[in-house]
Amino acid sequence: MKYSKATDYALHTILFLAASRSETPTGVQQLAIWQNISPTYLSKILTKLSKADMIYSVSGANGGYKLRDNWDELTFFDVIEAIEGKNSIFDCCQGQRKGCLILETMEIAEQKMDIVLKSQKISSLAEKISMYK
Amino acid sequence: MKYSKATDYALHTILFLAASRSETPTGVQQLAIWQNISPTYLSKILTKLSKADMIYSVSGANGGYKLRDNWDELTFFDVIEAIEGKNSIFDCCQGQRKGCLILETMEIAEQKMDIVLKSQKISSLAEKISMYK
DNA sequence: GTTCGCATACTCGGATAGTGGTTGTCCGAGTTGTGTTGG
DNA sequence: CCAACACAACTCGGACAACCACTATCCGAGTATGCGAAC
Repeated sequence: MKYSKATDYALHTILFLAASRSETPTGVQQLAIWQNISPTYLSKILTKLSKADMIYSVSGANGGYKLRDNWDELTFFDVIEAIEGKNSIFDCCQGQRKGCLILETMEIAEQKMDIVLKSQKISSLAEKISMYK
Repeated sequence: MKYSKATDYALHTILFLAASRSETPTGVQQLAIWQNISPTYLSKILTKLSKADMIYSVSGANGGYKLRDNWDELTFFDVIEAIEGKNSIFDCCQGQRKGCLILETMEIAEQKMDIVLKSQKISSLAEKISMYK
């Protein structure tokens, strides 16, 4: 069980945008080169993020992506959910018996993880990075 | 991101063995029918579990699988690790920069989940099930 | 009654295949800024 | 000087393909049990 690379790219991109604090939009090209991946593929990921209202795109020359307003409220959980979807981490195949004890435990474990992800804001990491600049 | 079905099958099988408290080994056939899956596939999963020393096999007629001794120490984490492997939940692709802040957060989140999984023993669930019998 | 052999009921492990999600590429269309050209 | 135009630099979205892990099946080989026949 692993988070996809797309999630990794998404988190790094969001963090990059947050740390750069650029007024002008940042192009996919630049973001892709920085992460050493294909611009076309990254654009697919950014489309997901913009549909989730975490960033928005500016088309045309000098276009690119910018963080939404109130981006300082964004958490890890938001980004991960936007990419991975809202699926639960575990399915119990024995559908007939509801109240599966195994499922219960897995859900508790997942919740503990989610608490961390929901409490970690992108903005607080961006601040840490800015300190080194 | 999801745990595989194999993990689901493994957990249910282990719990079944723990709750049944049978002296004689339980055949793959029976375990597979109970979970409504293919015996051949389940046997692959059980092979992994036996390589991880959680169960052992008794071959020949009336053969099957039995829990190891000290099975009451088995935790969710043990079973999951045996099936999913010891891989971390998240990889940071930007290998060059060690001390990635994103990776740090993800590892903390994963640890919180692992704490739950490591503290949940199969035997305590098996007791709950036995109470209803 | 003891022993041998065989059928049966299992596990084990390799080979193979379908399936679906992830990852990645290609291309055409739409949009915006910029520079150029002609009046 | 200004307007119209062309071009370049972007994003957007669909179509498509490669790849890989998960899921699943099949089969041959090995092993233990139990039963029956032969001595």
